[in-house]
Order: sequence, then structure tokens, then C-alpha cells
Amino acid sequence: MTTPQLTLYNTLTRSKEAFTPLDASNVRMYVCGPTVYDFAHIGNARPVIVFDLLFRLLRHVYGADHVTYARNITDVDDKINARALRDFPDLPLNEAIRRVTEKTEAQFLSDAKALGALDPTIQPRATDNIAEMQALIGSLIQRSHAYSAAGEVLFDVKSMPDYGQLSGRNLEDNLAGARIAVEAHKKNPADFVLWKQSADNEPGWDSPWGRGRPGWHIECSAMSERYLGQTFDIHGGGLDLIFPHHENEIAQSRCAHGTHAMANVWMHNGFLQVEGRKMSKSLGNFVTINDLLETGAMGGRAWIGDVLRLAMLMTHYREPIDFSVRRLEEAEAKLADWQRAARGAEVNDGDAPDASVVAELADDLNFHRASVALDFIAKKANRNEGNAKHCLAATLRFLGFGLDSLLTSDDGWEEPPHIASAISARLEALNNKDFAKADAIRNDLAEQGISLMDYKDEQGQRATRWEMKR
RNA sequence: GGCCACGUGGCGGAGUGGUUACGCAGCGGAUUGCAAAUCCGCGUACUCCGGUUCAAUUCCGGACGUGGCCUCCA
Repeated sequence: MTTPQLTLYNTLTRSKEAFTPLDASNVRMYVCGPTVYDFAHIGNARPVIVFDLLFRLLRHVYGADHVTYARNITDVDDKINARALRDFPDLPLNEAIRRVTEKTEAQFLSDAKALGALDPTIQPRATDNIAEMQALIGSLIQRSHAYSAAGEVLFDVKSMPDYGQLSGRNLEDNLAGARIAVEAHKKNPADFVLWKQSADNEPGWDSPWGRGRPGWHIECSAMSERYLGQTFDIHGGGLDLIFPHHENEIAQSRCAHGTHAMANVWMHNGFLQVEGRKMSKSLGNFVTINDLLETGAMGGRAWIGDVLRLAMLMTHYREPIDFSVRRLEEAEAKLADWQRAARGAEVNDGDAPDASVVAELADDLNFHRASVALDFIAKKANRNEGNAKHCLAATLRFLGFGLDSLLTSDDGWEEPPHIASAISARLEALNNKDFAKADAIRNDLAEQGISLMDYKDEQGQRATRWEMKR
């Protein structure tokens, strides 16, 4: 099989580029993960899903053992401290923080799994990489890219001539905004914190610059270096992270290592709105992933992870999305169509996905065009052409979708035996032309949420299959 | 105020300097005891105003609208 050429949009150059890994035997991708202080909302789900799709594609193209995907867990942050103090005021701070971060991290991992995302190769925690961050800060100071002032260590943006490349901003633009509070101890208003001192009631680690904690940007520089190297292939995250977070990561990593690039390709997913409005707690349209999976927060009912995944991927990853009930319904109907068409196929994990679907994804993750190709395969499967059914099933699995999640029920659900006996009783009634009895059985099952579909099997005999009604 | 995206038929959504995807919903037909599912067929849309061009939804300029960043927010 020929290896498809990947093309990816690079924020750094504002254009689509052919992708060539630094080392095809170890393709390396870093994505900014969650700060674990609260439930992840539906907007947080987008990068999880988008970069999972890219991870799957990279594994397909370069081999599953030749891709390293790191997604961090930020477990040191002032919002976490605030949450810990609020929720566990009676516990020692460190214990309270641990409660908050462990619980939130477990919730995030369970959400990601429900969304069909593979585990990243590595999920490093910030608190396990404090020494690496300190080493990086030390080398920035040594190279005169950072300085101490008022108990903080700050990055000196003026020391980096091409600071601002990713976001297309220059220091003058930032000044023009004039909304950055000019702090007297900074050489330049755009200088940002690498290390800050902690008060006794704040979490802290000993360091050459006193007991303190890292700034927000330094952790990603430290962890990506540790796990992926000083320069790697792809760095991803949400659009909002371009500035300042990713800009500052680049500044830290390149200046600390004296490299020309931190990552070759920078990818950013678009934002989403909910029912046409910006998602916010005050508008009452703030929905978490967990709300969608387990409550009636949208549309008065719960939605399975597969449906959320498709609803998210229906739109190209760089475009804005209006997340709505109608969108969820459409995704659900589409996925049910595919699952019906793939029904009964036996697939194994390694079975190859359809080449045309892969080719569409290879063009900057054009999932929508891939889904058009899937529709085409589904149509062939419904007409029983060739191996279309198997191909469809293998491709759905490759894309991270369940094969019968909408037709039966949640994983682990077992078909009650009475369904099979009711169906055979109905078939017997039908063969006796006792339609009243047959319809009574059908109605009875319908009330239990089971809908029936009659068809002719390969011998031309009447047969019936069932699925869950949603 | 500065910078940056986006604006396609009822809805979703790709793409293209001229032949005008595709899906959902809707309509018609086939099939079915009736349904459901499935199959076949049917829709000439590209915010507005200028400009470039033989030709613009597609390129350029402007307007309007929506959103993002400039505030450790995906």
C-alpha cells in the first residue's frame, strides 16, 4: 500500500504544508491538556477528539509503534488552589489539592474514553516535572533570556528578536492594547513569569529562586522536551492558546536550547458556540462533557460519546462550530445509518480502513469529505456489494466509533432473552397471517424501547432484526 | 482601540475563476399485510456594495454581521 502524503495547516506559516516528520520511526506530537480543577466542558472535548483523529491517522501512516503523542495534565495552577480551599477548607492544602486534581483528572480520562479517544502515549503531570522546569529556567537565566525581579523569575522578551512569530504580533501591538497592567518590576510589559514565589498557604517547591511554583507556560516547554525532545513534529491546542501560551512556549524552548524551532507544525482547533451563543455560565448554556453523557442538559436527554464525537467532527477542525441539539440529532441519525449498514461484520483491530477515507483525512483532516466517502461505502454495503460491509466496519473502528453503540445500548449491555422469543413468536404469527397478534408483540416491544425491522434473509425467508429506539 | 478568523439552499457542510458536491429534513416511486429499515428519483444556494475579468460564490477593496486574541480561557 502506498503511504498517503499528509498535508497539515500550520499556524506558523498560515498555510497548508506537506508533512514530513523529523524521524519517520518516531513521529512526535504534543497537545496541551486540561487544567484539572473542574469538569471539562464541551469546548474542551474538541481538541481531545480532533487530535485523537490525527493520532490515529499518524499511527496508520507511520505505524502504531512509531508515533508518540504526549498530552499533559496541568495539576499546579492558582485556580486549583482556589478550588481546593473552597471545597476542602478543613484539609491541609496539599491534601485538598490532591483531592481536587485526582478527582478531576479521573473524570477527564473517563470523558476522553467515552468520546472514543485513544490514550495518548504519555500523559505527564506538571507536578512530576518540576525539576525539569527548574533546569529550563536555569538555562534561560544562564543564556540571559531571563532575570529575577521582585521574587519572580521573568522571561525577557526583548532578548528574543523574533518573538511573536506564531501569533503575528509584535511587542508594539501588545503595547497598543494598553490593557496589560504595567508592573514596575518588569523590564518590558510583555515579559512573563517563569517562576513565582509562594506564600506559606500556597503550594511550592524549593528552588534557587526561593520556595515557589512555576508559571503557566514553562510546564509545556519542560514536558515536551523531556518526552519528545528539543524539537519535535506537531504541537496542538485550541485557537485561544496561540497567544500568549504557545508564543511563550516557543520563546522558552527555543531560547533555552538555542534551536530554530520548538515544533515544526503548529495546529489549532476552532472554538465552538452552544445554540448560537457563546458558552458561558451566566447565559446558562455552559455544558460539560459529563452533562451531555449523563444528563438531559441538551435536548432533555443524554447522548452517547460516539454521537458527541461525530457531532464534533462533522465540521472541519479549524472552523467554528455551533453545538446544538439539532446537530446532535443529525450526528446520531448518521451514525445509526453507518452502524446499520456495517451490522454483522466481523472486524479485528488491525483491519485496514478504506483508502479513500484515509486520503481525505490526509488532507488536513478533512473529516467531512471522509464522511461522504463513508456514506458511499455504506450505500454499497446496503446493496451487499463486495466487501463493503467489512470495509465500512473497519473504517468506523479506525475512526474511533463503536459498531453497534446506537443499535443496542451501552457497552456491557446484554440482550434480554425475551426479545428473541418475542421475535420468533411474532414471526410464527406472521406466517399464520395473524397480524393482530404480530402487531401486539411489536407494540409491546416498542414500549420497551425496541423497534423491529423485517427483511428477507439470503434464502428469501422473512426475518426480523431489532434495535434500540432513541 | 490593535490584530485575526468566519459568513454557502429549511438545516449540516465541502469545494471551485466557467461544467454548480454530498448528507439530513421534505416530496414522489419501489419494497412491505401495515410499519420500520433499505433502494431509486427530485433541490441551480453561495451576506451586501463596488472593482478586476469574456466569465466571481470562488480574486481584490469596502460595508454589515458573528466569533476569537490582546486579561494564565480549549
